[in-house]
Amino acid sequence: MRYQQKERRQENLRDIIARNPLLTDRELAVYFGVSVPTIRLDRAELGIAELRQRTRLVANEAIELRALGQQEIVGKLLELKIGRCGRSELMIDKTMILTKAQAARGHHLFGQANSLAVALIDAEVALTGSAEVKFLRPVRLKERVVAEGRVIKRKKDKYWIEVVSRVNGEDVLSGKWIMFGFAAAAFAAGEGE
Amino acid sequence: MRYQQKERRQENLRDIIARNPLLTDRELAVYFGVSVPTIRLDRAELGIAELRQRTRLVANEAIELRALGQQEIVGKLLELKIGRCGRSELMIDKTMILTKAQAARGHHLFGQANSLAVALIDAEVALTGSAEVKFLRPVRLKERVVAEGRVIKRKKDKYWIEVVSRVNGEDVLSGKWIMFGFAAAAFAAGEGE
DNA sequence: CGATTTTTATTACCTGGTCATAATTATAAC
DNA sequence: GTTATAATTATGACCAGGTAATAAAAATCG
Repeated sequence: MRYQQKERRQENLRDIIARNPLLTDRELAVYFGVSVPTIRLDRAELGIAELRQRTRLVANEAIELRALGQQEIVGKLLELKIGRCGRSELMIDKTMILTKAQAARGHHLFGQANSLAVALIDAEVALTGSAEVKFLRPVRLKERVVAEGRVIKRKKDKYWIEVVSRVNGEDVLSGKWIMFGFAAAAFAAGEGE
Repeated sequence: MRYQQKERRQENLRDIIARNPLLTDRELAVYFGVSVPTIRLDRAELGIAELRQRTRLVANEAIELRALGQQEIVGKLLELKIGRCGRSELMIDKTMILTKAQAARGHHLFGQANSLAVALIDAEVALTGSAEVKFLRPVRLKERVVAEGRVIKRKKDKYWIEVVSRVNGEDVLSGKWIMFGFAAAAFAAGEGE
């Protein structure tokens, strides 16, 4: 009655474990209406590791991701004179590139420059008012982008900032920002949640 | 000789497990120069779960992060006529906001608009040449940003594109892109790695 | 029908624990 | 010194979720 389903079951098994790696053999056995040894056999034939190894692999991934998340996506500050000028660097890693183009996605370069602009503002809360950005050439994997920003003008809460990003001295991005700086208290009035 | 160090050891234990949750009791025992039962006692007194539970917790985190990563950071396409116009939406979640300002980081909005511009290009590889962007008002948690883009002009590989992003019909970002579209083969010439 | 494949059962063993109990230490108190 | 106390270690019985190997049973096909 339920025979010759080996192939189909094994395909499903592969999918299900891929989507949910934290299922025990017993749970899988119940799911497929088959005995635990059958599931073990299937896993063996498919080269799928046991639950605890799978869990560990996923956990390791999490630890890497966590480390990645903590390393600011928008670059590391090299020097900063608040209200004056500053520099930051960004290493282009594989998570930032469009695979086809082998070039960094524009918003990473924008993010670096924008974050530098934020850091330059002498205020608790900085918002991007407007930005005018030119992408001068694509940036590739493993290149080191150094952004250099300067405050050109300031009137009260309004700041004019220029940023140029370079790879090996060659300009890759240039832009002008107009930003607003507030005290956090003044801003917090309009919060949600 | 090695006595009365219980407190210090337990503090260290807490730290070490927090930083590296995937250590077995045996490894910890070796590290502290103490027996495995002592480590178990310490864990019990500190309310720290066993290795496999810790691993599972970290793995669950990873699965959530993975799910987050797959939901494109740069928005979901609503409609697209390649070479003509298109619309995409982006839900602002807690990972996109600057905690102090309660406003979305600029590069997410930029990323959405930029990605839409890329999608509009009728080419295998699209690069941002230059962009001129205005951020008209900050965007907050849980707001739904709809970006609308149009190709205004095209000369060979060069495209002029306009994008306007709105929340509830209100403009929050507007910008003009100049982009270049290539066939992937033509581009792949200058690859690294 | 018999041969073959698939599935199930069974057993011994492994890791990394739990829990409880007992024995051993180290340290300070008298 | 001896003793009370706290900290540490040892021990044994048990558990989940496996590995690995072997045998038995069931389903399918020629």
